[in-house]
Amino acid sequence: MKIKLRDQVREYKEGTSVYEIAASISEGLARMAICGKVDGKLADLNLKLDHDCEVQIITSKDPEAKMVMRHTTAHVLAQAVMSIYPNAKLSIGPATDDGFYYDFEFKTPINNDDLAKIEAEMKKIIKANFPITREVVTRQEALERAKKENQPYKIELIDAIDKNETVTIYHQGDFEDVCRGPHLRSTGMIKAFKLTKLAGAYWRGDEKNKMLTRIYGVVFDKASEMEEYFKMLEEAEKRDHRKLGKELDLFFLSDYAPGMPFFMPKGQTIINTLIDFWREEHKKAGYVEITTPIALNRKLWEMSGHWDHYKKNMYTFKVESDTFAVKPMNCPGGMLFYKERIHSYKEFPLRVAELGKVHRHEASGTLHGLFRVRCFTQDDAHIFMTPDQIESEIANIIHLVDRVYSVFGLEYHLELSTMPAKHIGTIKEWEHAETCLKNALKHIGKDYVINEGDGAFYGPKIDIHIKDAIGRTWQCGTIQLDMQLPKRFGLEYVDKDGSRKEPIMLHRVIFGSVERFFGIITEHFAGAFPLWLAPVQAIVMNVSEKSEEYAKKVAKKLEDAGIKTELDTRGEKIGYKIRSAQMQKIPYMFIVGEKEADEGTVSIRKRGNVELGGLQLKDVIKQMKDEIDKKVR
RNA sequence: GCUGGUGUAGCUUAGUUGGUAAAGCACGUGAUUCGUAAUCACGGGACCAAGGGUUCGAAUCCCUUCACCAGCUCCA
Repeated sequence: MKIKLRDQVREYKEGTSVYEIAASISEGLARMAICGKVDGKLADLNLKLDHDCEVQIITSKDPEAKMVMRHTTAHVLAQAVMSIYPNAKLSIGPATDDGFYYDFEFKTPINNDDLAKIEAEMKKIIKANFPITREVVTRQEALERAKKENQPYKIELIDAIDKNETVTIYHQGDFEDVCRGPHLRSTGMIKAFKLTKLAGAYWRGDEKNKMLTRIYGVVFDKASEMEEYFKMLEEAEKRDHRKLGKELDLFFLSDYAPGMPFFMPKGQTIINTLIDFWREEHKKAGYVEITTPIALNRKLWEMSGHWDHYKKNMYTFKVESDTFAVKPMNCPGGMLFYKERIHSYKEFPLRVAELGKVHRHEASGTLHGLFRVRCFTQDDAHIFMTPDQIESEIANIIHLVDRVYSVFGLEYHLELSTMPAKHIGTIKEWEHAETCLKNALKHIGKDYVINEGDGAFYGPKIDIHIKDAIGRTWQCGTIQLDMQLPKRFGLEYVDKDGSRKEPIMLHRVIFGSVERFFGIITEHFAGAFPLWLAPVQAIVMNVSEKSEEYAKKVAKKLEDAGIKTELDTRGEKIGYKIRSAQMQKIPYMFIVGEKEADEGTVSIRKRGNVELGGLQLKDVIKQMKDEIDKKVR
């Protein structure tokens, strides 16, 4: 709720704390109010204000409240660490999207047992319910205190503050820490927290700096919320595509090729189905498809700018007296395709797709299942057009994205990534490109958020972030406006008036990496792929040897109908076969015994324990075909 | 790449203070012919990630390398 001090609380004396004001307005509110927003900025309620401020009281229900709670808990962590390890050095302790952390430098490394000790100490601090108070001091004063306490990282932080600025220091018990705030009013307001992990992190995020020890934690309003959080983590663990990939025989990784996945028959079947679907949609959307070579001469990479920017991540090799590089992206090959002949404006927009296998030497520590690999297939396309086609073409791409993602039941949101620190081209070119993308987004009427400085080195981009079944988001698609490559490669087209002009080029992907997308949907569906994607759509199993011949007949008919079918005639009990099919997450189980053989019917059991008996095989096939065509989940 | 951790049969794991490997699942064989999430018995399978060292003796202790895991940095 917002209070305008000037209007509503005139009777208060200048300098009354906002908390006191909030408390007097409503006692219930006072219990909930944990901090305030002053002139749009978060501030502590202990802050004394003058009557002209507009104050927003943040209750525990507001999104900002979570950040304040996390932040305060980080400071309780710091207090606990300092009381157990008086020689530890403090750095910073911010709130994050799902919790908080604090970076320390310890004399001797700590381990998970120490974490439990720290947690116990934090509980003591919370129980003691120390009031948290805020003190404003001069920069000089703060610096002297940090020096006295022998806190080098704090000294560095305060030193960076402008000379005339004041510094706020928060006190709780005998602990004090420089911080912008705001914090909770007392340590006792923290209800449910847990320290989750220990990790190394560079001071100020720079790998040239010293590595500090980072302690992570989570904090919630209620114990039940914390339980839910850990349940979600458990669920995510169950869905881990690395685990499912093994259990369902989808793919594997070998020490002989780190970061380069091997796809097994079932995984390959899913990839093929994804690609078939992709081709179908792209054909409908007016794309043509090409293939460019996997390795190209270094000179081409010098021309494209990749050599300067990314040569350390490229796999290179010598051939006679020339150096070649395995392609880390498909664009330069696409440029050569364009340059192969003269183009007219009449061909535009010219949509050239390529399922290009690219290799990038990613740092060893970054590899992760199918999510971060050294070799993957981009579902790339380069689109050449005139400047006035940009908006409508971006709309076309978003429309295609819509179609493709909706089939998987994936929602998405858009982000606009702007000029990064490392970039080529002039500021003017960047401004122009960013304006083009913004206009296109405006034209489509879709909401988007801006991701400052996250663009590609050659141009700004619209990133498409999908949301999976358990609420995690993944950046998959991206649309990038490239004003560099057409110039560097001297691309031209003949315009209406016969003059030669430089075309506009968009790069775009929908899946991003086919392999990574496969990993994401594996987790999204928890391995229970919808019928159209399932590598085995039906399994036929006989109850006993007496029905083996009939089971074979049924399987043959399913296969003839184009259904991916397996046959299980092992000499096992039917319960055993069902269990194994269930664990393989096969959508349709055909269970046939003497009864079905006599009647010429089938019994099916759908994944999810739906049992149906006495069905005609042709009806079931028709039903399955309809389900596949509709691609419903 | 950096910090920390891990590496034992195809998979998941046990292995006490150093005394040269154990189980379940899977696999093979035999018996069983069974009606909706595990039939029984027997059997094969591991130079304990690789290389080096300490020791009478190493899966176990030390070093190097590789891979994986968590995080950091990075991600055209």
